[in-house]
Amino acid sequence: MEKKEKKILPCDDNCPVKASLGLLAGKWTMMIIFQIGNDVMRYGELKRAIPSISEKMLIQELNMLVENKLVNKKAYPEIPPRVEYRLTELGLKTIPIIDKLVEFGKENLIKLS
Amino acid sequence: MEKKEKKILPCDDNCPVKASLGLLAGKWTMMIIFQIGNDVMRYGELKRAIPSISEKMLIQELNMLVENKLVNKKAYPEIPPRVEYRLTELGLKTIPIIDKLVEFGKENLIKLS
DNA sequence: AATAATTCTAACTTTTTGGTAAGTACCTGA
DNA sequence: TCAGGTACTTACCAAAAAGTTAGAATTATT
Repeated sequence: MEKKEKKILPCDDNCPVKASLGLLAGKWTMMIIFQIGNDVMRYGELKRAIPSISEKMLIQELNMLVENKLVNKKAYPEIPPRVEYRLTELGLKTIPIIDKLVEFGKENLIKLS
Repeated sequence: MEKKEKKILPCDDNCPVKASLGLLAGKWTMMIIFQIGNDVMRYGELKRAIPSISEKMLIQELNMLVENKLVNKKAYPEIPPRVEYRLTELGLKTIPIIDKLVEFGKENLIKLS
């Protein structure tokens, strides 16, 4: 009769949850990824799609996403300027996460009033 | 020849991503859910499983999770105290999210050195 | 000449979040 | 009688995140 042993994988620096959240945890990060989705989105379109975000947070997050290689940025040398954002291959791989988030929210949290 | 119309669903108060993040967005929230998983975990076990969390944050998050009905708490009237946490039905429904988070982290972020 | 459109940038402040350290309660065993 | 184990609680402080406001660049339009 041996003591029941519990297999715990401690959440240290190799914790995949921690690693993913390191990229995605910002207040607006996943909402921006959700909005870009499989499309191309201009800066202004994103702003309208997420009405409550401030301009500062929007570009700050976009820059961070570009730096982390989740989002690709293409600026056209036009006046007025046109800048397009789309998900990179890596960014596209986060979509399943967002999908589950959407599913959970729709089925359990959103009031259908 | 009509202008290409873009169907954007603005992220307002009905945004499912926003709603889900409202419950799950804390720095430690998903890691705690990840650690509880389908098991029962005592307070001390969680502490050991997430070595870098402070006691304050751990109970604070656990209380919040209980309040939001994602986690169930059972305290035994023993000395020394024993308190068990497990996911509620609602909490279990967040596991697919965590799973995708784990998958993304493992496949793209964790260095296998 | 002034205005509008678009994509930012920068300085400053406020709010939120997280960390530290200490303490509480209760019984057991040395 | 005194440390040890367990699950917290509280008060205080620091750091991180986010919000506000203003402005800059460039060209077309009025």
